[in-house]
Amino acid sequence: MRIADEDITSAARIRDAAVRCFARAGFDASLRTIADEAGVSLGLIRHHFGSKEGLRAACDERVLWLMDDLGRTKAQSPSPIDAAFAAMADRPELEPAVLYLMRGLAAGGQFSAAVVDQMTASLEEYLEKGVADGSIRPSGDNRARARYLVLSGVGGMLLHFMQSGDWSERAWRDFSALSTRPSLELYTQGLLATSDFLDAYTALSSDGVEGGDA
Amino acid sequence: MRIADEDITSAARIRDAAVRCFARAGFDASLRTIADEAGVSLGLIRHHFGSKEGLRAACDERVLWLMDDLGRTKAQSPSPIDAAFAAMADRPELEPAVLYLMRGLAAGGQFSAAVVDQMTASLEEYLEKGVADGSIRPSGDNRARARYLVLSGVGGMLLHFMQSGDWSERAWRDFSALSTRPSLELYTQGLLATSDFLDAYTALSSDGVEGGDA
DNA sequence: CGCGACGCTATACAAACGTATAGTCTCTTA
DNA sequence: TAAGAGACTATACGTTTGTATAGCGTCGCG
Repeated sequence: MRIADEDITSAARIRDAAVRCFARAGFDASLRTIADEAGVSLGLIRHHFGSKEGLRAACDERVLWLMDDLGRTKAQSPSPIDAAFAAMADRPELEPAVLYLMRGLAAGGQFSAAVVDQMTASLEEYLEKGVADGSIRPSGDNRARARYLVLSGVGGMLLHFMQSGDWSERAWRDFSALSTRPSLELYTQGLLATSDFLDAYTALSSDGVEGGDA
Repeated sequence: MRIADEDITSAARIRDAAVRCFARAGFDASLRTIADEAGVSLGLIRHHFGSKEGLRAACDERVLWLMDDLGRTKAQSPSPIDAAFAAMADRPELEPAVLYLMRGLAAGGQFSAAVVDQMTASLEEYLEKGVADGSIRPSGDNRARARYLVLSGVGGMLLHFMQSGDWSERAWRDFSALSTRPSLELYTQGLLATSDFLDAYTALSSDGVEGGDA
């Protein structure tokens, strides 16, 4: 059959099948399931990837590459996750990768930290620009703010996924519908009518090294 | 030894040991580990609880009861999770229960949904009172706002736990230190300098059934 | 005393999993 | 053509898991 059956190498077929399985069932998906999905034997996975961990690493790399590519193609967004899901409308073949990304975030560890770090850096830059042109309010610590916003946004979405048990585009759509208005409200007008709490916290902090605002 | 060795029944010892083990290692903790922790045989767990699921249900009930009790004792807070962690300073014996709560939230499913629902209801009431006395800004949909805030807050904390891999009070303290200032900033002054996005979204929504604010 | 109920243990069972090994087939290369 | 490397499969190993069963000891009650 040479390289005529599927156009891509078996290792790539296995990797793509693994991404699909992990996206669908989480990282508890068995190697046998993946082997079936890829249409190969169990041993071939080991032959190419050494271990489940090795396969997982290959999947991580692949998904990060796809997301990176997607990030380069599409316009920047304050929320890369939302951008990724939105991109699925045009390119449905990306669905497993995006869902895998969510699984990876939920699983914690190095992969999750890397993704969050990257998203934080991206958002920090976005916010910085916004502050410069006056569309975003300044912050006492822009990096901490970016990290907090990423953690909250992604974490909230993950919690929604885990609760619904529905790891699909539908879950993302549901979450978007539920959270867009409240988040816009919060981002626009805040929550507290006075700055008493913030003032108290700022005063309580050791010294006034960070300037106040508004 | 009658009932002198530990003062509580074996079933309760098993349940408490299970809460500790689940809190420490997640719900993948094996029944044998729990049996060892409780100082009983594997069979006794089955004898009392029927199955792992049964044990899990007993733990759920126990933890919810403890949290309920804690909620009744301590003053109400906009963030029951923070209140629970804060209470651990006085009552360290609650630590496994609080950590179990986090594990349960992260695991999703019915337990997670129930906890989030209860927290949402609690926060909604809190916000409503705040709106009434003018300390909280009004919202077009107070219930949706409460749910969004709970999902984001809890989700963000969970993501931090999962990333650090540290399911302990320390992780909570770290997260608090990192998120208090940004959240206060966001709650006080918002993020966007203008209401353009919110206005556009409101206009885009089918009709003006929900009144504007501020 | 006799006997059943209950708390409790020890052991076994079957399934699922990741991993390891031996071997087959098919190209490539000298 | 012969040899070797690499893709690929079939099968087995050892561990861990939840679950099931058989039995032991003790207490309370008729």
